[in-house]
Amino acid sequence: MSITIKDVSKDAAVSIKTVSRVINNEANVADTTKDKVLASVKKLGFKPNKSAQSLRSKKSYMLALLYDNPNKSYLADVQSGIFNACKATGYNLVIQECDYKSIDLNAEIVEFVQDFKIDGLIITPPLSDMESFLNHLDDSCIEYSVIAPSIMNPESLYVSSNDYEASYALTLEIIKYGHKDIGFIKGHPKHSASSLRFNGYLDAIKNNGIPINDSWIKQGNFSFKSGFNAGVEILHSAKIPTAIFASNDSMAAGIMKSAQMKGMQIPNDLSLVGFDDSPIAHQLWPALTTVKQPVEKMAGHAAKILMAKFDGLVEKTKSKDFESELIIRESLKIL
Amino acid sequence: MSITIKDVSKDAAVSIKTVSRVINNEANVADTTKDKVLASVKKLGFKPNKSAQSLRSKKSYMLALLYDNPNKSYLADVQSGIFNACKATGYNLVIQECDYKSIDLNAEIVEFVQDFKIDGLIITPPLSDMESFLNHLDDSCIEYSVIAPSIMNPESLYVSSNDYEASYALTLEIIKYGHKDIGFIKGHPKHSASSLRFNGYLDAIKNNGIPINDSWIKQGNFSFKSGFNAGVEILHSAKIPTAIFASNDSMAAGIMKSAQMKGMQIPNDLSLVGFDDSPIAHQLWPALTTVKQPVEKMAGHAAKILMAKFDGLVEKTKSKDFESELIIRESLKIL
DNA sequence: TATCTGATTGATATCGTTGTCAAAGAACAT
DNA sequence: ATGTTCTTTGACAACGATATCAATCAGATA
Repeated sequence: MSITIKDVSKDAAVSIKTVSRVINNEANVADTTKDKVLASVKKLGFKPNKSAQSLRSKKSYMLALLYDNPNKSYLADVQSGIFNACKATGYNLVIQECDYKSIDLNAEIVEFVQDFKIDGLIITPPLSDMESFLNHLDDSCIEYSVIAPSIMNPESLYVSSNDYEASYALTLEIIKYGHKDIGFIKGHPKHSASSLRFNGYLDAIKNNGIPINDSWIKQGNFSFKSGFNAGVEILHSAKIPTAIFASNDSMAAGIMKSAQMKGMQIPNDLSLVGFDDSPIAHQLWPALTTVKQPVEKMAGHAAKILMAKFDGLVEKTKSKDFESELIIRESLKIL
Repeated sequence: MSITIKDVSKDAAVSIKTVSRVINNEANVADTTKDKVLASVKKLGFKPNKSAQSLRSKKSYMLALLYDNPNKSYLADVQSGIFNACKATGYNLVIQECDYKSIDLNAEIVEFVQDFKIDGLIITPPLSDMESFLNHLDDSCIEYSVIAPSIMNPESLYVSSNDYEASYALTLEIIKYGHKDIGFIKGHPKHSASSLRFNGYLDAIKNNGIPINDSWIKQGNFSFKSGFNAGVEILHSAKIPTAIFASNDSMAAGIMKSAQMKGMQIPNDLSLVGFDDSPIAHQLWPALTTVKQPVEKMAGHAAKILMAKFDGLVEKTKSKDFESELIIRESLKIL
């Protein structure tokens, strides 16, 4: 048998309600009483029964991670960050895959939340960018926290990374290496990170007086294949760039393949950079120069601000921007 | 307010206990009563409250996935398989990372299970191979189901893949392509898959009358780096093989790097095969010939047999072996 | 001193299920 | 008709927490 609130109340010689007050950090408990109770809690090793709490208080102590993103390593990092944050508070995490293109998305998710009595959602790209979806959650009074949204409503809970700045910095680095002919592969059009990264690149190019060559700018969708196709196109044009910036590592790998198939050597014949620092970035040869975002920390923070809201501590933990780190490897070479 | 068992009992004009019997599929309920209740359940859209069930019945309806494996894509597949299996039954999944080298592993996990009232564990390599750990779970009366254990106790719940057969088949394929000088990089010594894969290779070599060259057989640990190091060693020996079989794709990528750094072309100068069909296998160039295991299905089945045990349906779903699939890509070439 | 006010505390109901146990009904043997 | 056994059903307690609301206590005020 495990220790219940009753055992604690007996040991501390107070009522069960008082124990409840202490473990829920309610106001208006005398300090001496609180200490007494906490001592008993510790002594007996009491841990509140989640089912009973949740039955009575109508909270499930469950968060759900909503995703529609094929990038397993990204997802693993997000999960890991959330799990660690949850562990500290006793919340649980449920993972829910969904299809952002589904017509019934709104209804499906509301039903999911109600069925499982989910306390709050953590939303990842590209769902983060679907304004109508987020509005529908608001209308349905569903709590959520967004990772990397395109619109950062100060009222809402979100975490964001500095995609624009990191992309600007990476482009600057390429320019510093002596490159002027720099191609760019855009990411999935539905991800706001795509335009941020593109704009960072564009502005860095412009601010350094480098003319823009449209035939070196291709639309991709973050997949290896789209990178490969873009690479084939660019490398078959009359004049080819000396460096290509792919909006993520998978697409960079695709470009690498297209270059190698043409007999080009990276970085000797073509410099290449990616974004994300996914596992593949260092498992390729040459390894990719890229940008590492603190995905785990971001996801953890997204979970924290959500849980903080439930406990009425909104003030304490706020939405926050995170900084990325430039990782220089072999695929970028001085011209 | 949502629908409760009381509403159903009123609607069906039976007692709440009878409704409970029906939704729990208990014996000794008259068919007509059962139908009446089921009709009401459907009509009202009744879904039992998990917290109440779990409070009363002492079951948490939570499984935990235990892992100590840096391979994110493997982990993502495992999770995905379990989640889908859980969705069907209403169970939830908690993820728990742990350190298989920890002295306190046994105690830590038992505490974890008790704290969170986990109903059962799903155990992945290399924990699957730690006999003393599994015995300790048995002693502590903790239910679990093992993915790819080394010892397949018919009493226990497990799913396994045919690592040996797949490795044998892949080696045979290499031989069919005309290779006789075939190197091998072993996996992590603590994973039983490592020895199975090695034995499959060995037997295929032996059965085809090919002599074994020990200097082409290196110990790795499934990491990119260990593959790279092994590759460097092998490719610097006096005579080098015409093909190398790496026990997983990451190590194959490492070998590819070591070869390319020496100016060798794959597959022209060296054929290469991996194992697992991780995302990197097709994002490299040339893409890796490899073996794909139905990881998702396996993990799902591991979850199913575990949940079946809780509902006393052990007979129904049994431990099972799964078949792998050979995936031929560019990295293996006819000699 | 008597009264009022706000802080502190506890007795008891309650959340939505399952468990216990006894009662009622059906079927069969005597 | 009576007893026996087995199937089917329901009344009510229980799980372990929080919520309600009233009681008590302490300090301030008149």
